[in-house]
Amino acid sequence: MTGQAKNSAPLLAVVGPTGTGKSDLGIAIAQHLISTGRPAEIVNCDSMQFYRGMDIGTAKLPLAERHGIVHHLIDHLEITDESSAADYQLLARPLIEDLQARGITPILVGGSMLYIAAVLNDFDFPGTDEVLRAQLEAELLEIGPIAMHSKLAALDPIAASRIIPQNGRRSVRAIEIVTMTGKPFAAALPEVPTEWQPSLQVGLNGPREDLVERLDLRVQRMWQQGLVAEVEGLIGHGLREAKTAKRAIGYAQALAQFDGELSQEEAIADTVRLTQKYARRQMSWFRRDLRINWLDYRDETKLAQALALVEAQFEK
RNA sequence: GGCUCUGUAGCUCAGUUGGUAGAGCGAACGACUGAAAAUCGUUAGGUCACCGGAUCGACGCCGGUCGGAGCCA
Repeated sequence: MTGQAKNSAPLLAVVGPTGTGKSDLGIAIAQHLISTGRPAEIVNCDSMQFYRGMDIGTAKLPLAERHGIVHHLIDHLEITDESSAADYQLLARPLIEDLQARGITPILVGGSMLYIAAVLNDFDFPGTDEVLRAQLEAELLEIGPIAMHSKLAALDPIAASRIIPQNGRRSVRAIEIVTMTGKPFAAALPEVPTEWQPSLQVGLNGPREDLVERLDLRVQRMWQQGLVAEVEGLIGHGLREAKTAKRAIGYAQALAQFDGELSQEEAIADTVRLTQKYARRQMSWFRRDLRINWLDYRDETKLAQALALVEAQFEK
């Protein structure tokens, strides 16, 4: 893995829960660097902004609002493409190294927890076996999560002890890995992550009550901006057949509304609820990363603070 | 005005023949190694509208008060 030489382009990241203004901060940091003679580009790390055509519900910045800053790994997938953190790692790391080699500072921006970790930390995905996976998933539906967990316990008791029996999804993956590799599976995140390369993480967050209100308004706005129409258009591109994209918060609900399964009021209320829940889950993931430098999104001096951190990173 | 139904956790509601209460959702917290905007776990919330009565004992029975809903006038 690459250790960056002193004063070469450092790896920056803007993380945090949804709706806190990460995209804007990323751009502001890039603009500042460029204005001081240091090229910078954004590497998107929002797993739903990968998809072409999913704009309103992912709060994707329109071209005009990107102020000419180059964005990578955005709109690079079709609705029907599946995405995974492992695939993302394979795309993002070479891209980041390439940018750095050309003296361009990469700014990773997004809130997709596992995807960020897959790039920033030493994350080794043990591979996958589609046939075996499909078989195990079918089995899970048949025998249920508890029985699946028992199977795992027979294969790898340690891994089983780290996975809650009710979580069938994780048991399936663990069995897949153990069967494929023939080796035990850790099934736990390291207490202290090992860095892929030195990086600076700036986190954006604020008080719950304020974020709750913000997210509520944000969802209302998505509907006003025509999320249902966007979804209607995406049906022609295979939204219904999509595996990953179809589950996006807001899209699933807008689709249900379009199909008459939910009233608009219900669709919005469900989306608000899921969005709040998502933000909470994001925080529970990010909180354990002590390297993140948290800033309050309401703080008027947040950009100045972020830039100070960035400058310090350049000094390293 | 009369009749009927109704008032249980923040919300929607369960609560068997009377032995001081549960679920789902929400909330807080957490887990997380190829769907992660996914998949799961833990915990905290209730003087059972109010007052009185019978009972060893009432959310549950009786009477009344105050709120809601509907029907008939």
